[in-house]
Amino acid sequence: MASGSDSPVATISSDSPSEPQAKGDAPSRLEPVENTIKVLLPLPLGDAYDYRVPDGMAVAPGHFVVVPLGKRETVGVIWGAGTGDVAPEKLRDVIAVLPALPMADAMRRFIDWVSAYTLMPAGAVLRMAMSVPSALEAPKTELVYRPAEPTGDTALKLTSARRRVLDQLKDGPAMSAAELAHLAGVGASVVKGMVSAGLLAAEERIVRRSFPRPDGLHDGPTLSPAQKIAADGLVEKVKAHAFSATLLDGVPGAGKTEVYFEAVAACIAAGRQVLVLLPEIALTAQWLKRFEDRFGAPPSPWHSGLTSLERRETWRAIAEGRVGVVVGARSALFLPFADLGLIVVDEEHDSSFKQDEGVVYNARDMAVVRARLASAPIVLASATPSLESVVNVKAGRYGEVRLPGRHGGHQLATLSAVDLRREAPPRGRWLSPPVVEAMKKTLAAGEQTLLYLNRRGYAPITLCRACGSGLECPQCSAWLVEHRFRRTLVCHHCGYSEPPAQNCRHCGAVDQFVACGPGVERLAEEALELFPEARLELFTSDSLVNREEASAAVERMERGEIDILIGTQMAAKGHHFPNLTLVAVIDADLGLNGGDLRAAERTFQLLYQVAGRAGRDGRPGRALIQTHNPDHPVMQALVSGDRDRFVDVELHGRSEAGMPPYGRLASLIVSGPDPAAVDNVCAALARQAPQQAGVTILGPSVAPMALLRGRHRRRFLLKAGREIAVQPLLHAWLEKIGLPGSVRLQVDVDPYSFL
DNA sequence: CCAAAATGATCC
DNA sequence: GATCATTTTGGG
Repeated sequence: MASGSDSPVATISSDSPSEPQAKGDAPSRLEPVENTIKVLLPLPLGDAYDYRVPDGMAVAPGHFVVVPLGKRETVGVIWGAGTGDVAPEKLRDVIAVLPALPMADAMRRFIDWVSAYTLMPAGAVLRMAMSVPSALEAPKTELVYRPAEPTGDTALKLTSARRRVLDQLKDGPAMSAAELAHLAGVGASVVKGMVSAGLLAAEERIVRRSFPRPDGLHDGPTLSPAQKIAADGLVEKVKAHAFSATLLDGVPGAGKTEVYFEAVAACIAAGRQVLVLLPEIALTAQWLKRFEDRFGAPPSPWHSGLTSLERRETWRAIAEGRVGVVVGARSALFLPFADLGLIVVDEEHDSSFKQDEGVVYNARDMAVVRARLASAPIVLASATPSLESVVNVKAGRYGEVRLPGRHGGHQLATLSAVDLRREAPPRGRWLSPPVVEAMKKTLAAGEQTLLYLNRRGYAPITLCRACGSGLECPQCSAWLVEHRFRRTLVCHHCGYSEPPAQNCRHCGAVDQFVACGPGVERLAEEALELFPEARLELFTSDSLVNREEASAAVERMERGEIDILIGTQMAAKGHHFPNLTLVAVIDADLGLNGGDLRAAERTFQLLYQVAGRAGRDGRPGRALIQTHNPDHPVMQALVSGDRDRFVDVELHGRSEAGMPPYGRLASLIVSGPDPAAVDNVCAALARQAPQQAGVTILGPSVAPMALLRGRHRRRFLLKAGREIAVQPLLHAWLEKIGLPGSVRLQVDVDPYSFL
């Protein structure tokens, strides 16, 4: 089998994206077949296909080509020489080579790498790198004009209007007819006449949108001595023009952004491209404005809200090197940079870098791989670094730059826990007396409050008073969440919704439903009752549907037009409000239940981040954390501010249990509409499970969401030591398993969450 | 008995 | 992912 020598055996894990193995294109064992090429198609096909190259067609690896596939034509990428293991009569001709810039060598190796690491077909990964098919089509052209070579009688035909037109073109670039007419102040017919008189020569030019150029030499802010040292360190990495990974670690408000902006500036000044990855909801108008203030021009954003025209133009401009800085969510990692000189991953601990559907990958980890393949430095920034990154620093794989304190006299908020066992809110209420008291004072001082609760809707569960059963989603094992605003019951997992029920499905009782527990809508109701004069606003993905609405709300908050902001994660990330001095976390225990390995880490990161919102502009802030477990290590760490101790304790626990980042994990989720068929596949998997020292297979067990979108789910966990590469094991295991069409098997290497 | 609908294999 | 061949199902 030809793939034996060229399929890379991935040896990395999220914590150590080390040597990609596919280096120096290892030659295929089979002789390359004359005039055939291997074409990777953006489809989950398992491997690249061979095609014949017609005589006279020039081809090279990386070129985009149109090839026949069954009845249709598909665009793919030349991946190398043909393998020759396809019967000659099956071979078909390449139809055309597209005029688009070819895919860079480093990008092709990156795709192979991600494919090998995640066990997804390379074509499925390629699809992410070809997310804008229209960008490969021949670009639009326009006719532009320049003065024609003078002939004998041209002088005779010159009127003053015609002369003005020619003046516009003197030493300048060719122009379109409309542009010329406008600048010369003549009618369109004048230009037309000049063309037919032979005074102007037409040529075709590609229409390109121009992109603003952030200026690397633009004056930056004055940095504190600590910031200066940190920034200098990063700038040096950029100038080294080589791979390096650095953790930029500093408390909220320490000025991490200003520091990595210096590295960005150095990279722009060196004429190379920068990619900044942010969690989708942190890519806010505030961030863009900060960037523009620093660099005199905005970066090119890449997110789901772009129009297809914007996508196409941006994609092309990135490939042609006309875009200097791209800021985007995880999908930006697969953009076709011409000359990548720096990657920054901000909020690197954030769970939204992990893609859970389709190609399951962690953009933070894969960004490290991409940086390595591009021989570029990468900076991972966070106030609460992931344990993976902390361990990588300890092991010397990553460098570290620490920012000790807040910049410019900012003070960290005072954090205190409110023990709900001792200071419980009244029945059916969720704001404890100390929180209400603090809100009163804050309002009286004319300052702002954020009530943080990561629960959308009115109430998380609706129960029937008569029989005690809850309203459940028909296709998921999840409660339907009441949204009073929209007057519907919604499943937050599949999007199913139904109108508010009257009769109980179980016992038929009429109008016996009670809302149980708090959601942000219910919290808003309570806050409004307590403070009827306060200007209150909800900040959630339900109330603010698009980017425009969200940034309008942020502006109202900045202008002080809101007294009490009630929000989910959306309110906690990517913003800072100068007049916000009180943050109350309504249910700090929310993420701690359920026994997820990362529950403590994640809760700490989130609450620390939320608390960091308070008091950022010289005003002392307060954060009150309502909890039933004030003695929990997470709460203790938050209140004492001893992040490092918490990290050490957490790491010790992981080490003892052989869990990431000290051990490796992979999860297999088997799902299908028929539970019996799912169980059959699980039984087969269990029979064939790999047996090897240092490898443990757990399962099958019912997956965290036992039923999701009508599919029953079971799960295996593969646990192995750090020194073991799990990909070959998984490969060998899954190869033996046949899947009925209705059953799907999803592999997740380095699963993030596993309840 | 036929035909729509579900399932599976193949595409180079 | 799309298409085509094959099998299943269900209605008369």
